[in-house]
Amino acid sequence: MVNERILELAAEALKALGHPLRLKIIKFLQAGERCVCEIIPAVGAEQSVVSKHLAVLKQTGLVDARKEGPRVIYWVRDPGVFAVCALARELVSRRLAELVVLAAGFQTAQKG
Amino acid sequence: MVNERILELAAEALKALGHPLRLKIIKFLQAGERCVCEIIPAVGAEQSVVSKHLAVLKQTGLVDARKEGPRVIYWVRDPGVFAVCALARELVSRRLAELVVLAAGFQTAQKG
DNA sequence: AATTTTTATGACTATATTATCATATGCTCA
DNA sequence: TGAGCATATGATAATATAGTCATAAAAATT
Repeated sequence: MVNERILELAAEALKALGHPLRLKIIKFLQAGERCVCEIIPAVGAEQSVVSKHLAVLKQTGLVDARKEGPRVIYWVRDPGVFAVCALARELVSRRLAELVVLAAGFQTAQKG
Repeated sequence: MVNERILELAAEALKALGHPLRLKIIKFLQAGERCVCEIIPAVGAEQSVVSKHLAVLKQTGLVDARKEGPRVIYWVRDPGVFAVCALARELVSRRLAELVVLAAGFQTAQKG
């Protein structure tokens, strides 16, 4: 079925986003296309590491790249990628907020 | 920084969603909480496999579970999870649609 | 009490992912 | 042409993931 294939591709995309450094790269690219030499200091990782993570993102079709002289410029193909990342961040932020509330309640209970 | 931690948690959540079977499970749970014995036939995988994937989803905090007699009922903790999955599916659907258009153009070019 | 049902888990294997380090490739400029 | 910069890639090792099969544990049934 087609839905089965879409599920697989969606899982592949989510998996590709499922790494802190790759999320960081995507976030940096939200400001617009950037060359690797800008991405490396922005995410604070080694050149070869960044290069490989970029390769993962490209293979998955989340980003694309073009050569420009000696540099390579990467960009996110579909703004929907940012939306997925934003929702994921909101999701965990909500969970963290819940935990804070729980912890506060626990402290109150301990004191009282 | 807190943002760093949120990024890590977001990556963890996305990674947990980044498996076809887990996406399938989440999708099935969109209709409401379900016991494992319902999930197994719904996703068409072996019992131990489903159990382990449920454990992954639970450890990541995406689902929760309670015992009810001999059964265990699972549910998705935050509807935001469905939103993330839906966006991911839309993302890859858009890409597939583009490919179809490209392929059609290619065929036309070949014929003409 | 013995059996069955439901779910989880442990051992094991195969494969995938990631980081590190070294090196290759391609481009620019002197 | 040669040096230097920007990027990719290959080898390697450590760790993680996923599936299979067997078994454990808890609850229900007979």
